[in-house]
Amino acid sequence: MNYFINFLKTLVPLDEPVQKAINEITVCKHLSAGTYLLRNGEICKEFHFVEKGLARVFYYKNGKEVTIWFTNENAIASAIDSLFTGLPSNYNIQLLEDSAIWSLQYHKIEPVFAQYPVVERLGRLLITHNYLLLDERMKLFAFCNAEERYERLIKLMPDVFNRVNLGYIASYLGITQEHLSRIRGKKK
Amino acid sequence: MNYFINFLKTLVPLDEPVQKAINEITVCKHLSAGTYLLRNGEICKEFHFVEKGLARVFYYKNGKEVTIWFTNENAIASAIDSLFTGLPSNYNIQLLEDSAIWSLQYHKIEPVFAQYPVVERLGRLLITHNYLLLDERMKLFAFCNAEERYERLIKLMPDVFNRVNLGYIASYLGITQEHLSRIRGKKK
DNA sequence: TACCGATTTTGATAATTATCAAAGGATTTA
DNA sequence: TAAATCCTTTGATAATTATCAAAATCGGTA
Repeated sequence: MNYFINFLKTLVPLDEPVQKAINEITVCKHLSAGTYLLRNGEICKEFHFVEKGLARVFYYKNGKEVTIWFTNENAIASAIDSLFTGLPSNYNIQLLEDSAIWSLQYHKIEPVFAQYPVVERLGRLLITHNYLLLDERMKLFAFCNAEERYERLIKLMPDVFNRVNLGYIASYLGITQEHLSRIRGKKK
Repeated sequence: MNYFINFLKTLVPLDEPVQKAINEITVCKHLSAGTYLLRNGEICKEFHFVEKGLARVFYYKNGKEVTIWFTNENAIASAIDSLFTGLPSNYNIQLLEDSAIWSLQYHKIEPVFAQYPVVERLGRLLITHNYLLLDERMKLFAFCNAEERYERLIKLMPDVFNRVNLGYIASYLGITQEHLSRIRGKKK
């Protein structure tokens, strides 16, 4: 069973031929924690759907890793900037747990877009969803200080917060690990 | 002549029937500086293409206006969060100059999506473009401090920077006007 | 259980940016 | 041209957050 297609069907009904077409351009891999799906400087040519596991997206800033995104079950990990522009990505995508990942090579989807308008719609819905996620994150930084960001995110994605170490969370919040530690200290 | 359709044609070729369908759901208005296209708390039901003029998107934070976006000629202004979720927007959209604005009511486009797959594609391309813009802005905050943000943005959109006052630019950069003034002072 | 390495916290200090108040400049209007 | 208004800069101080170093804690394993 193609778990990724099952996910897509929650967004838009897909008839048999469409499912078949998508099935033919996706592959599932079982990869172990630590594996990189993308390294910075590379051009991102596929996107990845997490059936099981957890990934993070990060970049290097003055030699330090800064995490900007977590992707857990039923979500998509990709360097969308690079995927759509064809330019090398600033981002790295790394698995934090042993994972089951469905990957789709982007160049293979163009003919499917052309043949099945419903897939075009699917693409629009997916990118729209990701836009809204990014907008939420942007608002979080615009409206909230470090402490408020922490409060809101621990409510918004408690699952992720319990699965990754604090260094990653701190950089996701845009602060140092020490500062996060002090924020947590105050709360007790 | 529908200037908005001309813009769309630079993205994807559109045949006559499609142009006609889009033409029927867009209207052009000439509006004066200061006009609000949206106020926070309202649900955003249309998006706006700027043929001529300049708009800003801002929200209120502790009673103060914080500008998060400028839209000038050949770009789209909308509270995409609200448009796609149907929830009230946090954002205000206000014209900073007398402007010529093409507006499209979002609910009217659904049947056009369904009838013309190429419009679905257009929608996908537009939202993708906006995603990339937002990603750029996110990277700017993630990678750069206030001074670097100023440096990069004045190169990236010198046109806008010359058309709006410093208070708006400062809040777009995520800093106070005083801090921006000091950054500028150092550069001389 | 006791040790090892990794993770998290604490402490002292420095850099960045905000806040509040006031002064300068520029632009519009009478 | 002078007054009024708006925009921008400067000054003094405070809040927020980062940096570097070291100590404490935790989890796995010999």
